[in-house]
Amino acid sequence: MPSIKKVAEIAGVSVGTVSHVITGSVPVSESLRLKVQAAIDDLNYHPNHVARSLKTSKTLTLGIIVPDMTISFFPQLIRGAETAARQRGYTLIAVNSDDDGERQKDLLSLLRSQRVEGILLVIAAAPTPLSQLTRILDASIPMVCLDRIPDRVPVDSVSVEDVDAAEMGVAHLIAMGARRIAIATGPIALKNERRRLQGYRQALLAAGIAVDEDLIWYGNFHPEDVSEICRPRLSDPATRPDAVFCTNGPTALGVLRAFRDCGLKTPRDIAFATFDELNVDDVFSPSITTVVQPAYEIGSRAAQILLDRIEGVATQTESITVRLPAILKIRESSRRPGPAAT
Amino acid sequence: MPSIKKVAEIAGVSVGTVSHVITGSVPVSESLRLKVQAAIDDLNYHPNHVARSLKTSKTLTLGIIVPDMTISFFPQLIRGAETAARQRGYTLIAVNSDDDGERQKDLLSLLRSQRVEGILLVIAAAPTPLSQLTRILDASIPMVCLDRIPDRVPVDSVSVEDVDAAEMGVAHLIAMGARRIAIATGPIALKNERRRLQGYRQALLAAGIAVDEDLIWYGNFHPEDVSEICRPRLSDPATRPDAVFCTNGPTALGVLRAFRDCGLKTPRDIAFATFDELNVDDVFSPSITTVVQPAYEIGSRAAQILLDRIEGVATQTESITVRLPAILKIRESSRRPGPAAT
DNA sequence: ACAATGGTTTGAAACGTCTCAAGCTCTGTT
DNA sequence: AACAGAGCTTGAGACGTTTCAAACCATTGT
Repeated sequence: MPSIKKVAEIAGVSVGTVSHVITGSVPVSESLRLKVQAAIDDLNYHPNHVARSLKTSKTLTLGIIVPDMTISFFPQLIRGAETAARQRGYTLIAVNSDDDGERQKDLLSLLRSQRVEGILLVIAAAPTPLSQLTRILDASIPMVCLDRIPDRVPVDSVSVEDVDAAEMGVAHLIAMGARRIAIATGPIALKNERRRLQGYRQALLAAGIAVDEDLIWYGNFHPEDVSEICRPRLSDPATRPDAVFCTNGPTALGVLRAFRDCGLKTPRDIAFATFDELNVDDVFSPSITTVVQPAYEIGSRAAQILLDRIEGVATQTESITVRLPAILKIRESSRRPGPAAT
Repeated sequence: MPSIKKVAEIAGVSVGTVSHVITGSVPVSESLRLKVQAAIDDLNYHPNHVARSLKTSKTLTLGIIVPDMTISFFPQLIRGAETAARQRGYTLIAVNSDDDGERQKDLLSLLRSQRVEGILLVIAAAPTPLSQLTRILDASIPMVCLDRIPDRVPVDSVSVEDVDAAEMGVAHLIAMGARRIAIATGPIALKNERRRLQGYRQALLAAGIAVDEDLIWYGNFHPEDVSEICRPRLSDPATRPDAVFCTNGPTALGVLRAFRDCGLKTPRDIAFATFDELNVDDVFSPSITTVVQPAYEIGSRAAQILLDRIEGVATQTESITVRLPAILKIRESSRRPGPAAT
């Protein structure tokens, strides 16, 4: 692998001059520039980013930790962040925490060792010790939380307008005629989940429907667990809700499997809507009414805020909070049961 | 950001000793080790991977270029590669080429500058000059191609058993009663696409059905284009095929939209099967029969081969070719139209 | 013709780490 | 009692860049 020294030698100039040609930071005469460029092409030389980073202490690299990039929503998130980063000359390293706090700790450590200049974090669901976050902040490594917002840690964040989004979804179910609407949540320790639950309450309130605490099903991100929780509450036609709303994809998957296990067809027997697109079509045939988060934009905005912090553009000391609106994609699963399906 | 020097100072030892503690490459007395460890914890010190890389000329980093990680199949691919890499101490940088040859060139250059130790590449569909690949190989940077295999370049590769997989899918459609089966392909310049087409021919041949060249629809990865191509061939009930098989996801999306535009319902009016899971449920209600590639395993195997090359475990000079079997997930879109749907 | 000017070019130091060779400190042996 | 050897510890150089200060060179003004 040729070095700048080799290039200098071939071009018959000093190392410094080659560097000036490459970075363009210092003017170089046309004649030398050409000779240097020729040598570069000749050798197929690519500047060593590692050495440059060491010298300048700028890696031009960002890190993003997501629970699992095979789950719909996260790829777009990453893509949005990557595009925003690249536009400003940065590279993004994406890693998966599997929603495991311990693993997240290791990844945070890895990214610090890699000297990323900033971190985008979707907090792992398995209780993350606050210290993990404060350690980063204390080391004054810029960080922005996406999607999931930590309690009690003042950090920049970008997420969906949870309350409104959930309210919109539930209001739609109400509009479609549902009255006994259950909600299945993810880990309630997450602020987002609580806020989405709040949206549910607001929608019921607005419609003058009393909240039945038995219809609030506290779940998690493991579909199997969720199915387990749901089955007994779906089996009895007398007490069964007439609609279920889910606050996230994995939970929704569990609920849909419970539907299947209990022989329920949607929307015929029960209406359904959820946050997030599900990329499983083996479980379920009708298309699913979905509260779609602007994943790409969340990623992109978060990266921009992060870069503003890194480059000192954003100087305010208070944390920045951005909440973006979701949109409701109405599909078959919430259709009014009345007029029979084709 | 504390350096090893700072740690040495606090611990009252030499820089070398700290390095020995960290790397464990040279024995250090218990007493000093404890002092050093205490200093490390104290300072919240994280070894500078950049400096280490420069010195050892090992970045412990791999790069992977995929067309678009928001398209189902690629996230699993990346995940498989990432997991395999991490198990052996490597970090993975994933970037998107958008199937653009020019962009791919830039990304290759970026990864070289980053001094990744090896590259996993899903070749961009837009004709990639062979020189892009040979340049990497000439620089003796280990590289493994995934999913899409280049013509005429001897390079390690891991992909699905295209011919068999396509044959399996088409044979299934035949078994379900289809006789006039069209195939919609991606860019035929890609070897995989040609091989899948070959599988289609084989399946017809085996069933004693003559190949009708008008039923071979040469498409690309842009759903809009594909819809355009399909619509005229779907509009006339007399000449319309009774089934369509697609060789990839984006093409399938285009075909399904054409179905919708022409008012065709599947499987009622036309049967359908495709390579790759589609993560779109707004287009289509019935679940889709799919030839599922072992994406995770492809990524994982490719990473392992790459690492074997990097670490000198794999010494053979001929290129390694791995082909993994696909599995057929039979769902509703290929159901025999006969017995009416529920 | 000379000094000043301004633009190019150069050489060397430094970034943080690893690692080699050399130095140090014991312990055990003769 | 002295020495060999084993086992730790240290110091310095090098990895490939960038960048600062200094040197160089030609031009311009006087």
